[in-house]
Amino acid sequence: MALPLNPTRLVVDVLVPMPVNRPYTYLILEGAVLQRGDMVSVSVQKRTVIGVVWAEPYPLDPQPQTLRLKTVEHTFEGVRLPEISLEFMKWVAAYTLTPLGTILRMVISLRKTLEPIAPQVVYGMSSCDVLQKPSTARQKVIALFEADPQLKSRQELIHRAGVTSAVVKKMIEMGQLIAHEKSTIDSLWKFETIPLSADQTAAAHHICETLHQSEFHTMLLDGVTGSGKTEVYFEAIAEACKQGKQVLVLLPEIALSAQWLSRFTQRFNVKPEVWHSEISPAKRQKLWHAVLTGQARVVVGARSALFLPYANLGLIVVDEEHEASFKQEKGVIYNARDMAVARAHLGQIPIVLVTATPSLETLMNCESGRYERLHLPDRHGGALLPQIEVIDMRQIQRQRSEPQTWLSPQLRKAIAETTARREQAMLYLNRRGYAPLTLCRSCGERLACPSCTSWLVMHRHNERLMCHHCGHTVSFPQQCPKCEAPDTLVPCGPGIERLYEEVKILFPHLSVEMMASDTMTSSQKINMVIEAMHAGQIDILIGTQMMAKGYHFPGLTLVGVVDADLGLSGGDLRASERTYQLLHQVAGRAGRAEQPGQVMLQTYMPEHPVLAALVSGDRDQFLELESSNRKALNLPPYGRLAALIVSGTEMTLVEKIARTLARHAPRGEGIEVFGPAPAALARVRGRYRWRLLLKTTRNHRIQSIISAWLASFKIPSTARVQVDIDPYSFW
DNA sequence: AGCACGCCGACT
DNA sequence: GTCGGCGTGCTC
Repeated sequence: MALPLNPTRLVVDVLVPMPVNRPYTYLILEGAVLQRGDMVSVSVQKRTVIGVVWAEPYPLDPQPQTLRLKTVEHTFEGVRLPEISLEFMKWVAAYTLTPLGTILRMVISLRKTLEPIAPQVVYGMSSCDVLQKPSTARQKVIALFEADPQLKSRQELIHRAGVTSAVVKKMIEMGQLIAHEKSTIDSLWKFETIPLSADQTAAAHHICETLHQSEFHTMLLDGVTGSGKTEVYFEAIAEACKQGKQVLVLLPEIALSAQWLSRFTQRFNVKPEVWHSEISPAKRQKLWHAVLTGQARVVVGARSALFLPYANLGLIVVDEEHEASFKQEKGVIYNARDMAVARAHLGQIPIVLVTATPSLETLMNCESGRYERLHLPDRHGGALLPQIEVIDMRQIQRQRSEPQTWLSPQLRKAIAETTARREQAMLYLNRRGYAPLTLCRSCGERLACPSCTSWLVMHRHNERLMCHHCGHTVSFPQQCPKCEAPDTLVPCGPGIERLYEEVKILFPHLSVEMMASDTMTSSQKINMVIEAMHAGQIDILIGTQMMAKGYHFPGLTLVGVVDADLGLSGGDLRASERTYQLLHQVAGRAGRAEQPGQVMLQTYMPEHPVLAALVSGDRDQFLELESSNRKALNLPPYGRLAALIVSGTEMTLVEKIARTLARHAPRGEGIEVFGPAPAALARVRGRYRWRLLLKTTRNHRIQSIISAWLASFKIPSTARVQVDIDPYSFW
């Protein structure tokens, strides 16, 4: 039944956080004033959800309505997403081929609770602590303070209110003494320029100049490990803050950057706002609103920090620009680095990409003049670059009687010599657990995950087998699950736990520590290892990828890469690039202080260009070779790629849809479709997966091609087709 | 995403 | 005859 028509009634279009691509229309409550960006609650089916006003209110069409319109339930005064957030959501939706409502869902789910809160005065020394209801003692302080807002001396306030200094300090932290605290906060920040090298100063000045222009500009800050890139962009942060703008620093794997945080605090005297997936819901809520009101000045975070509703963003820094972990692979699939450039463009602000090993995409953008390259040539403080040598593992003869070993005699000798000099060694093996594969000596059974196409990895620390794709674990079986023979299961290949075992046997008198995500579950545990390493209490540190990033150990002079070939296999288009970046980074751990470093790479393919480039130190020659390979094959960054992943619980249906997709494949000059093929990891969490790959030349808009392709026939809702624009993973 | 509607098998 | 399985499709 149509509602009674009232020509004076207004309606408004509201975007709801569901996978739909357009807003819905709601009647406006009598007297309510709404604007684009306002957060409102509306009913969808039987549920109440938070939505965002997408278009200014307009009069209800007097024509008879076919839809029974509902009414906006609540409005939340002052909670209005900035126009640029809305534009950014729209842009990301179009680029990633994700429904607009799904993007909104991601943006508002960053608040964790769906309860909107009223805007609050949020000030804090570092964290955005929200006003709390004051206690009697605090009320006394507030009364005094309100009577005399000029009361600047904390000492006097304490004395006259008769409270402890802790009470006043806490109140300042909690923003209960706003005027007082505002001046305190401003005085806490330390903005003056610290001494920098000539190169650093030049780069910093250049970035700061672009901040004054207030226009979109992308810069690559390119310099080897230890060249002082962080200090350079810290100066740009200081400048942006002085101009009253917000700054976003994107870092990969934020949990690991305790060292980064302490450098920031040392430079600025205050902590930045830290955003990552594991902060508490309360903190999340507060910080989300502090970003919205502009009170959060510097936000440092992982990928999702990009989608916070910045009121006044003036600068973006993407540190470790080349890192693959900026690519979000679950839910909305996007590359935070690329989206950050788009966000900077929308906001007409500068963005700085920072790395020692630029990605090919970024280098190409520099060559074409879209990005500006700022180069920091020298290692700051004159530390020597490490000597890199390759150990050809094909030459290593092993006695049959000898127990299995993963360390060549050369590397063992180097470890012994290094530790004898009271210096530290690090062994790098990017493989968690004890052994990547376990098989039965009697029947040949290989222990695999029941719901994925992958082997179960033996973990000694908890005596379990684990699937590294879905997390499925079982306790280690006493007998073969297939032939039931007892004691026939043998580990194959090394993981870091097994390497640890060997090192303990070789060097029983030395202190050996292991570092992998399995045991380093909290930043506290990580910090303990880092501190022990700094204090020289660890002789040999064994670790996976988590150890490769950004730690500085002055006593570390030897890095051994146990299997440099890991990662080079597997048909991934970025395999070489990524391995180069990772090994380069690992190698950069050695010899940061006055001692020169030594790096040994164990390999079965010493002639591989990646290893040759590492040894010769000729990064640019390697990049040129890699780049010409990509160009010849029209691969990114020279061509565009998108993957379609068909998944579902029914194997035959998934295959059928994949084949139908292939039959409807787009055709044309510069368009190629590969597949379908079962995904390399054909089954994950019980879902079957098939893949197709679309490759086009750069003149095509790959999103339009895919939209037309998917619209060309009906896909049954029992299966799902995911689109991955610019894929990094080819599983 | 969630929720309802709908069309076929085992139950009070 | 109904309860409930989850396949299909819509949500202002």
